Amino acid sequence: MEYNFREIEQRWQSYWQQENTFRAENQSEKPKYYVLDMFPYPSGAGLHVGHPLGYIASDIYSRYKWLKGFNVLHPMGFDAFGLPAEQYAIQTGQHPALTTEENIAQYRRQLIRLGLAYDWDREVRTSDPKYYRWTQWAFLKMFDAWYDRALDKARSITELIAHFEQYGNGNLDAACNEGVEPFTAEAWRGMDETRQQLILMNYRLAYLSDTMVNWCPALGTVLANDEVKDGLSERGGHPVIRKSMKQWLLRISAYAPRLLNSLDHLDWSDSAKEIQRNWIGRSEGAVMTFEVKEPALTFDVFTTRPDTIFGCTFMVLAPESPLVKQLTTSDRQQEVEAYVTEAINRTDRERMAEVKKITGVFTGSYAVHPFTGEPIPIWVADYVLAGYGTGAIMAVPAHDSRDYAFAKHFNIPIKQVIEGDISEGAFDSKEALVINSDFITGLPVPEAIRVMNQRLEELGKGYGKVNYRLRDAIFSRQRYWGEPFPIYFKEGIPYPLPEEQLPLELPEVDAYLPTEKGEPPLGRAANWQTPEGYPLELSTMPGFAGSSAYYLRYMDPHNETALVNPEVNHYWQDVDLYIGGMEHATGHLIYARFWNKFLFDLGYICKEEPFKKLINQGMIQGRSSLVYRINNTNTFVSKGLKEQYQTTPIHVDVAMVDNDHLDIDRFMAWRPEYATAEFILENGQYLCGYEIEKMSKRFYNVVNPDDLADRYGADTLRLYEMFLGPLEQHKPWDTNGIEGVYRFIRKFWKLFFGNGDQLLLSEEEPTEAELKTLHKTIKKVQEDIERFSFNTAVSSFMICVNELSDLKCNKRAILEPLTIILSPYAPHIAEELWHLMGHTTTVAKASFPEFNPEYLVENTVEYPVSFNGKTRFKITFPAGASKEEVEAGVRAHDLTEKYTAEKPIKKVIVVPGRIINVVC
RNA sequence: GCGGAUGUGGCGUAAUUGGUAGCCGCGCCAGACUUAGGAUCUGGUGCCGAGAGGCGUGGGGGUUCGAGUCCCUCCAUCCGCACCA
Repeated sequence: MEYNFREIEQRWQSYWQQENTFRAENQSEKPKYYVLDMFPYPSGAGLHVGHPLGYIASDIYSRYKWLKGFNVLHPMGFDAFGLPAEQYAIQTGQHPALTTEENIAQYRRQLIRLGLAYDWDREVRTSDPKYYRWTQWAFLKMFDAWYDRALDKARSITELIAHFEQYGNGNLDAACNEGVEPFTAEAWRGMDETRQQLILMNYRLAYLSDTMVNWCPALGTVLANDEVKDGLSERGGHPVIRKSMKQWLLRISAYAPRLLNSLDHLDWSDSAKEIQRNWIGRSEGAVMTFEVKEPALTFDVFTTRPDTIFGCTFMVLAPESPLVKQLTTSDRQQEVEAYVTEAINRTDRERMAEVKKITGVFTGSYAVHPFTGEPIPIWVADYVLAGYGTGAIMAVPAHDSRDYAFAKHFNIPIKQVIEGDISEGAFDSKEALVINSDFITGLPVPEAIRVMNQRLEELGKGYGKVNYRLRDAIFSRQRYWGEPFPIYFKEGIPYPLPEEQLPLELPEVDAYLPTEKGEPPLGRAANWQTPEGYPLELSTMPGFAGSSAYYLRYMDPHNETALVNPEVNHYWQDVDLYIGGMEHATGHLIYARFWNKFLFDLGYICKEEPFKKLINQGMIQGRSSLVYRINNTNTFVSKGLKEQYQTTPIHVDVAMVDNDHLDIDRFMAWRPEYATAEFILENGQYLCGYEIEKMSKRFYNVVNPDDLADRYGADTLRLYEMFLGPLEQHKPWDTNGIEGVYRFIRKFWKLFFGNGDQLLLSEEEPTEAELKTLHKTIKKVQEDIERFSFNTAVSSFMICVNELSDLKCNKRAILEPLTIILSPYAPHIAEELWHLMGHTTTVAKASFPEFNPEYLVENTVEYPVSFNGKTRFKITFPAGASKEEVEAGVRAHDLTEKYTAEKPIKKVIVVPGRIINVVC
């Protein structure tokens, strides 16, 4: 019987759907296992072969866990809010919900076609009000919470109010905004509501604040730091400028230490953890207070090198610092103002492009050195960032390269205080001794830092401090297609909607554009207000809002009274295996961890970290095909001959190239200008060159999984995607190679049918050789899956089928277990054969066969014999031979004399079962 | 600049603890079947060499009886962060 994958794959896909084969039960005696894919944003282009790589891997793992007796949760959903659908809506007027719906239908169809074993009953869509109700709910919980640093957890705001009523804001270690004045309990009780609300806003975990944002004029919205790459928006690549705006923020910075520390216990790749560590950016140092005599004031700087204070020869303020105004003397005013205006108005991109350009101006004021009392000039320069530390630094040119460059440029003195060479540049190593520094002279740097911090504290001039680079996350977007904020304004003060009124549904608007007043699109909605007439917030939430807790919702997706029922949450706990792209390392993965810790703090969920193990699948790159046009002609020369001409390479669609041979007729029909093209062939063929680059429409190298499923079937495609190489590695796609996998799958089929039409299954006892092949494969495949080495498992299947073909094995005792272990990889063909073998229930819920080591026992060992490390010949010994027997055998062997070249044998090394090395 | 990763045939890759380098597949070569082959099957295929043999895991050095694997150093490519004090 021919292997008819079309019929087979369709049959079992509908069977799985009808039987609900992959439904996960929220109550079970079995151990749980939660496998999660990063859910996709359903774009209009559909999937290309790179997208399903991770899905196939997680699917194999899920199916393997079922065979091992686990209750597996393996859900899929859609990250359905987002910019592309809205941009499309602006262009066409089509409601983003409609576009999104169509795209999701396309994605679903493609995923189902790959035989992916999802529990579709649990599908979530972030744009569904039943889902985003819980996104809004979590936001309200954050609005209603503050961070207690003493207990290191989030607490309800009512507890903070209770504290204020009793103690004012003294005796409190809370994460809060800069510049909150101290107040007493009496003062608090005497405040009106507006004043109280304004104070509380400084403490809330979701808070409204004037802040410098990344404003993208082209998209008409602000963006989070992780949505900006190289000064351009990640979506669309539009320029981004700095601007102060009133925005909602999430106080993720309060969680920086915990986000950093608990990374250590996660089973993630080193690079993923390292990216997060960099993003969180912990640095240990000290805050130091400097005094200014004229005008009389003090200000703080943050430094990681308090030990170098005696080398400080100038100070620098960020252009945005409010101190600049106060410290600029009248004679310097014009110059400073001009500089500050220019510096602030530059976009990030301009700022980055000019990193090497040293600019700055002197304010005219001097600070007082805290130990020597000497005056230190205060400058303004854009190499100091407003957002980090205190926006002011003490510059130590001898031991900081940026300060060094600045001092050289402006001719400021350089004073050395650490032993080392500063003739060519700053010496910034911490492995050295302090010099010229009063009471810390002679100490090694780390010790000097400790002593200095202690002294600063004694004198009340500073204290040791840990700083984090992680900024609070800007949470408003001035866009339409996102979750509305459940917030209304009463006299300009934001108040939460009552929980019972959730979800606050996204209203209809007449256009997906800002209003004439420049308000966000929701400003166009009729009656966008509470029943009492209070206006509702006009911004919507960013993309990461909906993806920050979706893994929790999958546990209990239809629950209408809670994000997740506590018992259900207790059963599923957390995600055991999470597979997705590395591009989410600083965005989604950090927000989701924060969101999870917050819900954990409030007791809604039982695990502090959401994703136990993370695997980042590598990118599948495109393999572009190139033809070579001879310059200024319409003649194309085959690759092997191109060196003889001056040519320009041109990308051609990979669909008209097979095994690097160009289909000339199709090429000529591709574009009008090629209709008259001429070709210089080699051996009667036109051979294309190739290039490995991103899979993208503009390179004409996109390969669609549907086309491959049509031609080879989903099972072959699944196997080939895994066969390509290690999951985490980037690797080029080469459609040619799929033939080999297709041959393998048909060879497997032929074990059952031969060349005829009848199932030839034999009930005979298997031979030793057959059992050895089978059990070798069971062992290898199991070990490979356990360490996520899917490519080597596929290769073991090939070896197994090659061997069984040579043995002409068609025995049930061999083929049935083989079918089970192959079923996670090639589920359709396995299900078909499983049923043909007489089973009436799914192979997906069969048991993974036990490996029996007895079948692999060998009676003899073939030792390679090497001489001084070079392998020369082989000798076979009985498996039990002792070292001495083996050595004697080698010494007595005919060939030994030849390779010792008449030198005496110094030593014979025998590694039992492995190797013999003769040293001479 | 800092941090992380990766370098093995023409190509994708394998070698789980330091123990036969190149499994499996593509491609290529030869043969069989065939009117034909871009189908199928069989065999071969790291490089140099007629052969004996020699060389060979980015380069150089080291440890070891033995190194793709461990150490030092340099180079290349990719990714992340980047005036973060």
